[in-house]
Amino acid sequence: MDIKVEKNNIILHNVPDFDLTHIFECGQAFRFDKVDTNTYAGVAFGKALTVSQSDDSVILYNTSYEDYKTVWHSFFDLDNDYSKIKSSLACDDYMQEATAFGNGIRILRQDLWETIISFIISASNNVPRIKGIIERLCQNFGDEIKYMNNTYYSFPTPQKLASLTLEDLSVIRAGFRDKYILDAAKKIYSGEILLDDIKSMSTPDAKNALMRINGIGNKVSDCILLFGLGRQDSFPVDVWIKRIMEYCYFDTEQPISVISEYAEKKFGVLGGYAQQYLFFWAREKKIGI
DNA sequence: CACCAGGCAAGCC
DNA sequence: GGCTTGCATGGT
Repeated sequence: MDIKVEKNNIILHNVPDFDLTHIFECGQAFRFDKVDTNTYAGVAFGKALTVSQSDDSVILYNTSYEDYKTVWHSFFDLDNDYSKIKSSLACDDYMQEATAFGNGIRILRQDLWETIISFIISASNNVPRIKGIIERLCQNFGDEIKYMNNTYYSFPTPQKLASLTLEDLSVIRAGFRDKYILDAAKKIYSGEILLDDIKSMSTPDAKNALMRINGIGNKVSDCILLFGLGRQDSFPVDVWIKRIMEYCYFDTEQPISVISEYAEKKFGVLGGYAQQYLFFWAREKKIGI
């Protein structure tokens, strides 16, 4: 891969294992939308970005080399060798098909605080509505970002959300999750839960710390570990993963604990990648339904 | 109109 | 400990 700066754009050539559709439609991130052919736009780490792709060339529009180095290179996980990961995972027919189907997936390294709130909102919800709730959250309580003749909004800070009442928050129509959002914001803003400490904890300790927040249980904490804390062995088991794992590796319905143990043995440290390939494949192909 | 959506907490036993 | 139930809202 090589990097060129042309005017206000960053151009990446020979980007391996990279497909914007796979990356942004596999359900890991909720703030990027398709705006044109092979083009997505959204916000992360307080910065807006439009990004397009043709073949193995990727253009990041109206950004700087500085932002590329400090934000986007890490966000898109560009130091990671996904070819190696896929060949390790493709050890049976199902995983071979899943990794081929989602061959351009990369696990985005997202902001921890944003990931916490986003996956609290994800509980018993569907992806379009999750995106809608998060968008209203940002429009109402985030800061304006002017970018390429459009207005975007940053993800609101813990301080901002901690200052709200349930009534204030009702505009986002989060349903029963509204009180969990406030609980998370208050515990994090007050310092009762220290995100910087969680980042350096062991995975079990980080998980226990996250689960002290109301609305974060086993599955949501696994998603936060995977998407917000870079713990790429984490294998969140939601209804989709449960169904696809039962379809591939069991004949009958299984408790989540059995699925988790099986995945840990089968995928080990690559559990998170396996989970994303399976999730994307199961949803797009409607397998197991 | 039921039923479900990237579950969870609280209340039972 | 494990099992059940209610939960807000919107899509199918």
